[in-house]
Amino acid sequence: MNLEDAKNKFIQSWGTLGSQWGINRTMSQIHALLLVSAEALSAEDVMEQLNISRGNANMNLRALMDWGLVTKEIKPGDRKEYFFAGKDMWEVARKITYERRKREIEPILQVVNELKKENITGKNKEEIAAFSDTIEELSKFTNNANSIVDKFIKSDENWFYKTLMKLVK
Amino acid sequence: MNLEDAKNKFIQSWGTLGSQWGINRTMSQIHALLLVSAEALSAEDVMEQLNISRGNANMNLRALMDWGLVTKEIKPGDRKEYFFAGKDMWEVARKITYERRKREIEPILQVVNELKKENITGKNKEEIAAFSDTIEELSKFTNNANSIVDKFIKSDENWFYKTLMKLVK
DNA sequence: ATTAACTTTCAGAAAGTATTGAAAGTTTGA
DNA sequence: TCAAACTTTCAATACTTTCTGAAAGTTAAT
Repeated sequence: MNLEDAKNKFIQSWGTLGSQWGINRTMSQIHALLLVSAEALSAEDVMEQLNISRGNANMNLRALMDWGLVTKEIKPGDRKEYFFAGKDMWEVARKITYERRKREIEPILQVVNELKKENITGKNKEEIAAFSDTIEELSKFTNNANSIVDKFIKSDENWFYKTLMKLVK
Repeated sequence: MNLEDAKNKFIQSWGTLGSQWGINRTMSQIHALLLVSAEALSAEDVMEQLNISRGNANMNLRALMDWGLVTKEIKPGDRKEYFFAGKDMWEVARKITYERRKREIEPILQVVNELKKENITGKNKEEIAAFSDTIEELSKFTNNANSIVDKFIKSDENWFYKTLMKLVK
């Protein structure tokens, strides 16, 4: 298989995947493109290779930089900005996890911990008990999940890698 | 705060959250509603409490049953079907993880492992090397992630709970 | 200070998803 | 066997998200 086809297959798949990971398709595709490019690419390059508009390229490159997955690079004697992606997958995973935790864990933590503090009133005692139990269980669970994810985000690659791999054995 | 308001707050939040977890809003809301109900509810009950159509209620209750998060219950002497949600959060997490792995990890595994086997041809050797390195790293990473998730899905609650909690300390 | 090279913004268009509700299908009891 | 009680389906519609491209903004060299 020639390089172009292989790249395209990868970019295509990574794009689809990304959209299921809650990351938009173009953002994942740009990320994929930069991951498999030896050189940093300009916005123009990205637009051409993925057939997307200037606005779309710009927006998603910025988002990738916000996430810390992509970095700008200035080449001396050239006014264009060039972009490249970090290739360390554990780093990539950590950065994606960080962003997703913000969106997926923190909000539920907040609501659940708030509800836990409330004194629930009402006539149906059974229903109140069911509600409080669920909230209590959920609170425990979410707080634990959050701690684990936090550990992952902050841990250095090797330690976490080794520890987890021991689990799997 | 009275029970109704607390329930609604929870259902609302769980719904929004779910949509960020790649689960559709109504599906999460129904799940939340059943999680905090002491009794099993009929499709009619669900429609009323969430203000959704019959079709929507039906579709999403079925999806929840496919995921194994909700179970049908027949009450003797009643032709309606009643639905209730399992309250064990580790079980819930395992089931959601199982479904999400199918969507989020398996497809990338397949593509990456396929690409890894290919013999990439082309003139730019540097580009080929960059591509192969990325795929190789990604393959290692994804396969490891998959093993860990698999372990989680199959593990019994206590073992995994204890092991993970030790990590966090 | 001007202008050419580039980047950013944003309103409208397009694409993608979820929801409705009416009609068709199924089951159960008499 | 019939019909009432319920469940399922699906085409049309509404809603949400993403993308485009032209216009505005910025920067750097002369």
